[in-house]
Formats: sequence, structure tokens, C-alpha cells
Amino acid sequence: MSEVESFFKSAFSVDNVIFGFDEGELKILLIQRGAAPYKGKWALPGDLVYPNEDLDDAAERVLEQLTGLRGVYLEQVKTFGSVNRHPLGRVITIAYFSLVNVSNYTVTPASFAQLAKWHRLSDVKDLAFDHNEILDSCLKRLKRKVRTAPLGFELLPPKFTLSELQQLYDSVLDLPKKLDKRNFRKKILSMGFLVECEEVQEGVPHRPAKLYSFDKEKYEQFLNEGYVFDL
Amino acid sequence: MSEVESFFKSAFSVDNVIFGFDEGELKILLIQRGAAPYKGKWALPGDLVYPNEDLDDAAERVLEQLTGLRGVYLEQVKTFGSVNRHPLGRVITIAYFSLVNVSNYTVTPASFAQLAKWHRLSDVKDLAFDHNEILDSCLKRLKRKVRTAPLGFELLPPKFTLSELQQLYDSVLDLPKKLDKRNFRKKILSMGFLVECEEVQEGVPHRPAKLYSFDKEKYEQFLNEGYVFDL
DNA sequence: TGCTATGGTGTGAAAAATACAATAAGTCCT
DNA sequence: AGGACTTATTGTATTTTTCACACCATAGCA
Repeated sequence: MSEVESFFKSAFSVDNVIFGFDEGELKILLIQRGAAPYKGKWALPGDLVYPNEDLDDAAERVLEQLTGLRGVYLEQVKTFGSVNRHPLGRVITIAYFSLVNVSNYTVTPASFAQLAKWHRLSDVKDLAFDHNEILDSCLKRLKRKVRTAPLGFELLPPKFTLSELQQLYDSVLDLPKKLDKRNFRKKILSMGFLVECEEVQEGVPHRPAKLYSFDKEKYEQFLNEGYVFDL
Repeated sequence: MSEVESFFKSAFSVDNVIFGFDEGELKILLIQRGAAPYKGKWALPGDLVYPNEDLDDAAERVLEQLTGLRGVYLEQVKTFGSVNRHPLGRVITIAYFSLVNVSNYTVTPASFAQLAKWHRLSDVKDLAFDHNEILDSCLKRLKRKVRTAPLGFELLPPKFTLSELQQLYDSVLDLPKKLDKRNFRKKILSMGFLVECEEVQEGVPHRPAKLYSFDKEKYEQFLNEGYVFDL
């Protein structure tokens, strides 16, 4: 084998940390591997990138095969390429995270998985490959990004209450002290891109909360006026 | 060729955006390509990753071959993998940026280059491959990172004046208004990890400035007390 | 010695962040 | 109908941070 050929004895994959928000908590979607290596272990959903496929497309494909969802928020985080990270050869992987709204779809295990299931973050341990490290990086990235970009909304249904939104931030940021309710509402409403729907919660055994939704146009306007999202 | 084999008809490279600060300006080190494709064009220094080489090691190697420097600040930024980004095959590239102190070394063009030269950012245009896009990503990253981590010092000699430091920030951030001198000094000194050397500038035709240096231990202490670097 | 260039310093006003608690609007139960 | 329960909603006073701003000091040099 020539020297040049040896450079091409390698492959790349994408792995996707899929975040969801359910039961008041941040969760991630893991698959149980159906094939060696690490057969039976929990792992991040991922796949090799096809020869004629862009990286972002591959990450979208993995997500769609698993959830049926398209057009959700997806962000490249970091590439992991230790020489021995994959037991079968030189495979580097490009890690992505995505944010999905758990309520409106059902998980259908793709070909590469026996089983797919939502996990609470605190229950996750001992994943296949270097996936724990990948998860850490993505979680760290998420924590930063939710404070500097209006991403939280991607994890909620189109209409949500301010309490749900705050609970989401409390869960994602996992700070020693919860955010102050009054200050949180003041701040997020003052940015002016949450619009009050003409609706309230239904079926709750207490005072129903107003529903709000994220107005993308108003957010663009907010940016154009020179402001920055910052929580 | 089997389907599995086709996944391995690919390679990966690293590309390095090397930032330096000289003549009061932010600069980047580019090479003029000595071989096809894009022979003669200016490009980011980069190379294929060896089969038994970690990604970070490859980025360090590229930097060292070009500058002779080791142990400088290096950070992975993003991976670029469009199907057609490389005319000779499927090659994805992992982009890094590094920060070097221009004053203490000389550039020695490596094997992959005819010529290496520092460029002012405003003079850079029409690089080989997708290197303009890579540069944009790295510059954006640098602008964010210098405000949230004590990276600026990596671009300066060990002893520097506060004016030099501010000039560096003005140059990197490139804001419509320069930073205010008094507020800048107040803020950076209040963090307490810049220590005054027992020296002043020499050979300047005006009042000589005090020299300061970055004290890593004091910075750790600053972090342990729960503070965050933020400019 | 005076001209020129950059170094170095403090204060007041405005804006933003923070801490904090009482009333409102529903359901559920008796 | 009334009371208990649960979560929703709202404002103010204090502290902290940010911002705007101008003058004297100290060196080299002619």
C-alpha cells in the first residue's frame, strides 16, 4: 500500500446528542447498539457519513431516521479523533447536538439501533466509544448557547407558559440557585419577542397560565436594533 | 469496490489559522501553495492527518513545522466537510486557530509551502479551497474567546504595557468605538491577575509605561473565587 | 526650556442586576 | 357556598455595574 493510500484508510461519522425537554427535565435520546462493537451498550445515535453526503446532511439524516423529524435545530459542536477511539479502525466523528420538541413525535428505532429511549441526564453513564466525552462537550455547549441565543424555545411546543420556559432554563443551566421568577419574566418579556397568545392553559387544577409564543420576526427586529440575547 | 470500502475512500486534514499581533494589528500567517491544487495561491497552513496521529497533534505539527513554536495556544474550531470542497477527493478538514507571539521566532516555510508570510486581515482575499470561510469562523471564534478567557496575553510578549494590551483588544474586536482607556485599565486591573513588573518601557520618546505580566496562579485563584473573565 | 507624545488617574450619572412577598384565579373537596 | 390548595401574576427599593469624560505627569528631543 502506498503512502498516499494509507491516508485514505479512514472514515468519518457523525454523532448526535439529541436533547429534549419532558416532565420538567432535560433529557437525551440514546440508542442501544444492535451490532458490534459495543453491542448492547447505550450510545449516541450516529452513522458513517456517506461518500457523497455533506456533514450537516448526515447529522440531519441520523436524526430523521430516528425521530422522523426534519428542520429541527442542529449545531456542530466538535470533532473527536483520537487514534484509538474506534476499535475497528481510524474513524473520527463530528459531534452535533439537536433540540427537539418531545411532545410531537414518536421514536422509531433506526436500522443501527435495537432500541431508542429518552434518558434523564443524571441516569446516563458508561456509554459506548468516547460518547460520554462527546455528551459532556455538547452539554457544555448547550448551556452556553441557551444564554446567548433564543434556543430554549426549540425544546418547547409552539405555545408555552413562562413557568415552563423558566423550568427549562433551570433544568438546562442546573445552577445552584433557581432563577428568580419575577426577574426572569421581566427580563425575557422586556426583550419583546415573546407574544402573548389569546389562550390560557387548560385542564390544570389551579389558576391557568397565559400561553406565549416566540415571534421570529420580532426577534430579528430586536437584533437589528443592536440588542443581544443574554440571559 | 464494496460498499464498506467506499466509506474509506476519504481523508482528513487540519488547517490552522495562526494569529499574531504585530505593528499594532492582528495578523494571520498564510502560505503560498507549492503544489496543485491551487498552486501559487495563498492558503491556510494545513496538512493531512497521519494515520496514527491525533487531530490536535496534527495541528501542533503543522504549526511547529512552520514556526518552530511548540506549546502555544491552540483551539479546535469547526470541521468543514462539503462534498466538493477539495478537488482531488473527499477530504474534510478540521480547523484550528492558534495564537503566537510574533516577536520571538522566525518563519521557515515548511515542505508544503513555497513561502510563508504574515498578512493583515484586511489584505486577505481569495484564498485556496474554502479557506476564506474557515478564516471567518476562526476570527468569529477568536472575537468571542478573547472576551471570555484570558487569551489576549498569548499574542503579546511576557511583559507588556496596558496600552499594548488595549490596542490588541481594539484590533481583535474591531468595534465601531475603541474601548475607553480608563475603564479598560480599571476593569482588567480589578481582576487582579496582572502583576506590575519592576520595569518600565525603554527607548520610547515619551513617558515610559509600566510593564505588566499575566500571573497564571492569580488567575486560577480568581476563578476559584467564582469570578469569570469578561471584557 | 519648551515642544511633543504617550502614560496615568477619579468621579458622577445612568443602567442593569438583584432581592424580595402579597394578591389573583382557578380546581377540588366538603 | 365556602374554604383549602395550587400556581400565576405583578412592583419597588437597593446594590452593582457600566459608561462618559479631562487633566496633569514624565520621558525624549530639538
